[in-house]
Amino acid sequence: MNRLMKPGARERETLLNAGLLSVLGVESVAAMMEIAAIGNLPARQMLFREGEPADMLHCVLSGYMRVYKLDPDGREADVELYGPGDLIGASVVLDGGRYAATAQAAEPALIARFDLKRVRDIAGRRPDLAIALASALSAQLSRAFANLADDRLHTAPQRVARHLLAHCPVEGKPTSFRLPYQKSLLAGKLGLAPEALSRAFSLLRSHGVNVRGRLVHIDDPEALRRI
Amino acid sequence: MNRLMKPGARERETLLNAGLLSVLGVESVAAMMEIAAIGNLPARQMLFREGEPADMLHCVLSGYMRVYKLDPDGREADVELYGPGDLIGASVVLDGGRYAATAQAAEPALIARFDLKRVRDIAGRRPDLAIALASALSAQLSRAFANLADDRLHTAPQRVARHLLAHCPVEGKPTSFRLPYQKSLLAGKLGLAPEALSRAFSLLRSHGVNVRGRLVHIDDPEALRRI
DNA sequence: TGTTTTCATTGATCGAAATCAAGTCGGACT
DNA sequence: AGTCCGACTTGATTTCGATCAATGAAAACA
Repeated sequence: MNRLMKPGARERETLLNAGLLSVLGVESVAAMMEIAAIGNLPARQMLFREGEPADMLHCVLSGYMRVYKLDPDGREADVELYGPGDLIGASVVLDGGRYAATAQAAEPALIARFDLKRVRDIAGRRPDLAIALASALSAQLSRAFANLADDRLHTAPQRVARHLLAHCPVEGKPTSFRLPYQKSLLAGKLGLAPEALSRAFSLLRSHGVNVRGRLVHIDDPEALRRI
Repeated sequence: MNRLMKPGARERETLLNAGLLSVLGVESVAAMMEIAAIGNLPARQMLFREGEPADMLHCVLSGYMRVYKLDPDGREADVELYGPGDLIGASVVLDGGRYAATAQAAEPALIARFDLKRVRDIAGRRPDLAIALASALSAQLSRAFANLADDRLHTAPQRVARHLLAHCPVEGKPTSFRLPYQKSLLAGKLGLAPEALSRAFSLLRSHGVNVRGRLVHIDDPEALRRI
């Protein structure tokens, strides 16, 4: 991490709206703010590595963090992608264990970090924090289950379609939106090679999905759902 | 659940050694024991279904529980398999949400259940419980990440080999052990069709793995690791 | 503005595993 | 023991997506 600093007004604002802190009582928020440090990461920098002793809890303020695991010969498999407001699941290790995966900045990112020992300490006195952590983890476990099942049940075009649907404002109305990150990143998140994502998009074109650059337009969400 | 009862001496014993309760202080253990109910499930019975409002926390006392998700046309994808002592991860939903998956008894099973509202209540007063829940979930998230990465990085024979290695007492020495459940269940857990598991076993035969029924013998764990 | 580098698409090929279809084994039961 | 039924295995086929290779499009940079 390049430089560390106390959170300024803007960072405090973002932190307050983040998933974890938003459900806490004022005193717990204050206690967490007290121990927060802000750091920025240039693109591609590692935040932590799989197997390292876990000593920090991290929350994304801006940018995207890619969390992946390595196999012996260096290939990478993304297991989760975190954006602004997200607590990085792999860093919630309250019992002195090690990080289960590697976290890397997918683009320049701003991160809040909390010393895990102190978090544990606060959680020991303030149950709302411990419960908030458990809730966040439960939500993440649920996402992980969904990803695992999705991988096993659906083809690449189906996974892409489901991802697009999940990120568009519902309803049967035509929608446009911007992908918030590179396609290669999206491919990784969906467990696909970039080529497979490309082909999926080109197949979906005949189902009313138009993509140019990061701009996505969906003619009929309902039709997509039935692919 | 067929019948519900207060935990007897044997069930209390098992519960005390279970992952969740084993790390709690005596008072929290007592509070949890207070609200525990024991039930047994015949094979194939559902404990809860995906999408149902989550009102209970479950812990496996004996037998195996299969947790899976369904796709629209009824195909199933196993996301986790829980055995004696395990807290069923998909049932840890502290914030009034819904179960993220379906839990089914893979064989006759004994289950401890705790009313979630009361668990939340106790956790609000006793942080050690909340922290224990968070730790359990963190461990499960880590497993889920490992499964996801394993799926994406390794072939069927590799996944089977890794599973066997993880379940044999380490060391470079020849080992024998019994699979604790049916092969079709193992196949599901590894994200494979039963046929693929069969073929993986038959390929591993040439690498010193012998399987007859549920009996597995491994000549050289080290060699297996390098497949 | 042009140059360079990274990212995305498209094509061709290959390999892994799902699926479909028999067949075999093994245990439970009469 | 014989029979039955579910679990497992084996074979043939097909589909999907990874990989390799080459091109095309966009950003980033000077």
